[in-house]
Amino acid sequence: MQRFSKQREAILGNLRSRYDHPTAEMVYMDLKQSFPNLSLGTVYRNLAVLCESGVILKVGVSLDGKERYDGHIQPHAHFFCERCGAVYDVTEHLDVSKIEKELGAEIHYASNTLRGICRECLDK
Amino acid sequence: MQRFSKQREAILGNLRSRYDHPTAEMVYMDLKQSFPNLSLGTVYRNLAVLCESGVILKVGVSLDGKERYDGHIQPHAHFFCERCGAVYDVTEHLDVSKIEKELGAEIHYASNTLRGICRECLDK
DNA sequence: ATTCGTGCAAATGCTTTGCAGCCGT
DNA sequence: ACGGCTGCAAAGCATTTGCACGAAT
Repeated sequence: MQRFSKQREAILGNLRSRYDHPTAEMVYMDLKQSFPNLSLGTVYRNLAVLCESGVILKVGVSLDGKERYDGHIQPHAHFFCERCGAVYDVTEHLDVSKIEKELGAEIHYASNTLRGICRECLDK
Repeated sequence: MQRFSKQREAILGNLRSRYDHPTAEMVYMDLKQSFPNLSLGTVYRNLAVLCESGVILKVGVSLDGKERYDGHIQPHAHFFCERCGAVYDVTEHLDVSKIEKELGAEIHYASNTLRGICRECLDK
């Protein structure tokens, strides 16, 4: 049976409290303050567990080569800025049931990734 | 200036001839027959060059943790089968200009990834 | 001749894993 | 007490990179 662990709760909480789609290390750095003994391995392990349980999502590898995680699992798309590396949410998403018919497949998850230059970088 | 190289042409040709969105190693294995001395590093290097030139695309990391490449750059979505690991094309895709307005961003590339069980695996 | 591309192998770096001890139940 | 969870460090593994040689212009 899965047990309660302060670290796991904190990792989930951290992920749910932010909208910047952090890497494992970003979560680690953040929580290191409350859990000085926290180890990066534990963060990775719990992110994997949480993904399997379906309470969080991997949203893809950012331009720096690191996986990004999202604590908000409503279907939505992600925009990766090629200049500053930020990851933003996009509300648009694909019509999944239409695609299920096209493929004759069963779709469990849809992730839409866009790449370009974000507004902030364009303004500079 | 970029030069003509048999290896680069072969890699591009291989990628354009197939629709299974191969990994670098799959391309390597295939071309190893015609180029016995071909090295995996060269395949990776050329895939990177071809991506930068925009003639091929990285499609995303498959469930086995390896990057998949696509020689067909028309906008389309990809479906990853969770059971057999295959990658299929989906013709549906997002309305990019609508999203550009939503974000005030400049979109260079859109990739739509779906995950689930493909028809073939469902039939079994 | 020059400069880019290749093959080989070593290095990189994110992520995973083994293990001994700890903590929640 | 049991079994999952942690911290630590070592291992894994896809991808990248340095270097000397070969090939294209």
